[in-house]
Amino acid sequence: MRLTVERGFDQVTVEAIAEAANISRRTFSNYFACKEEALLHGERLYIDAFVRHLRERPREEAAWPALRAAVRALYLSWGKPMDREWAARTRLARDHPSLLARQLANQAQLAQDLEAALDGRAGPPGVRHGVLVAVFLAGLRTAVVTWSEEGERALLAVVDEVLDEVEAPFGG
Amino acid sequence: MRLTVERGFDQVTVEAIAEAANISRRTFSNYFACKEEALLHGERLYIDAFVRHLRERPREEAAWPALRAAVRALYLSWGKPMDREWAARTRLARDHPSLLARQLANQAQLAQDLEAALDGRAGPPGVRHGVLVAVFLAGLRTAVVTWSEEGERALLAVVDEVLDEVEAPFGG
DNA sequence: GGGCAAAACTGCATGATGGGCATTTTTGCA
DNA sequence: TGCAAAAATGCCCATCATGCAGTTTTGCCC
Repeated sequence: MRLTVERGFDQVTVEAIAEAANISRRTFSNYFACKEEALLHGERLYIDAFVRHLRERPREEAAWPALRAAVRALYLSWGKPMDREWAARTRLARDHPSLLARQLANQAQLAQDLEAALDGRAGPPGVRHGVLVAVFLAGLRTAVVTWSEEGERALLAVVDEVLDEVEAPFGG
Repeated sequence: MRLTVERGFDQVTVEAIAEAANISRRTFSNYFACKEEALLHGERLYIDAFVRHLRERPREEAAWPALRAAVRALYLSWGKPMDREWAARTRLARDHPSLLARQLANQAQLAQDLEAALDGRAGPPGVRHGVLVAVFLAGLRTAVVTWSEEGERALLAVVDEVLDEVEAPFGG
């Protein structure tokens, strides 16, 4: 991430990353299939933590409140503020299609995990959990984009605002 | 597409595709950045046609009905049935992360285009067009997955069924 | 503390890829 | 028919993914 911010995405070779991490280029390939995957590894950590938080919510909590509680718990439990890092990643993904693609693939995986974790919970009538999750993630994306463009308020505040808006037809 | 189905995704080189298409490998690169992009070119055509259909809907039509009409128009106006090709692509994307990533990037682009094309139309109160589009696309994805797994009914029928379900909270 | 098996790491080799640059071929139009 | 623009090609090189074999590190039991 540091190298990418310093030199730009295309000017960073896998070899440079490996060297900066004190590992061989071959070892890099043992862990990541490509540069994109490595750059999004941090995001993957957030994702895993998020799913974990959701799983820890009480079973009787309904789907939508559980999702909202989990995202709040993740944000608050994370040590250092995640805002700056998210902003950098959002900008990078916006400018580099290959990164955006990987990022979206991560989100698709997340959607599946969330849907699985919501199994058994109550939700709004007539709305599949798959669609509920899609709405939730769409809200998150909207929030992050909005926030990264205005860059004034805290990320969590914007997230809450957008999700409040969407909650009307779905929170029930 | 034919080569990929015959030999498998990883066993098809760019060179082979170029040869089969009677062009040089270099010319392939002039049009597509990678194999994935080439394979999803057909999908890109559908996407463009879909946006075009949406743009041609009467201006006073509300957002949700316009989306539904556009997808129906696309399906009906397409010459040969698109079912078989969609099924093949869906399977491929499921098994190959790099393909899935590109496909989702295409969908993200589509989401932006749709949102732009919906500008000025009426929608359900309190729901941003961005979220509406996300719900719509989530419905489409759900339909395609459902359909590709049961593989019995026509694609359009499943799409209609799923969108009917989602329509309750959003169609208004 | 010593030793040993499993896991992690590394080096090497190879086929594939993306893209810059200059050149040739094709196309569209006057 | 001729010519300028666009498309296609050939060549080149830096980078990349990955299989394989050999080396180093780690965890653990005695």
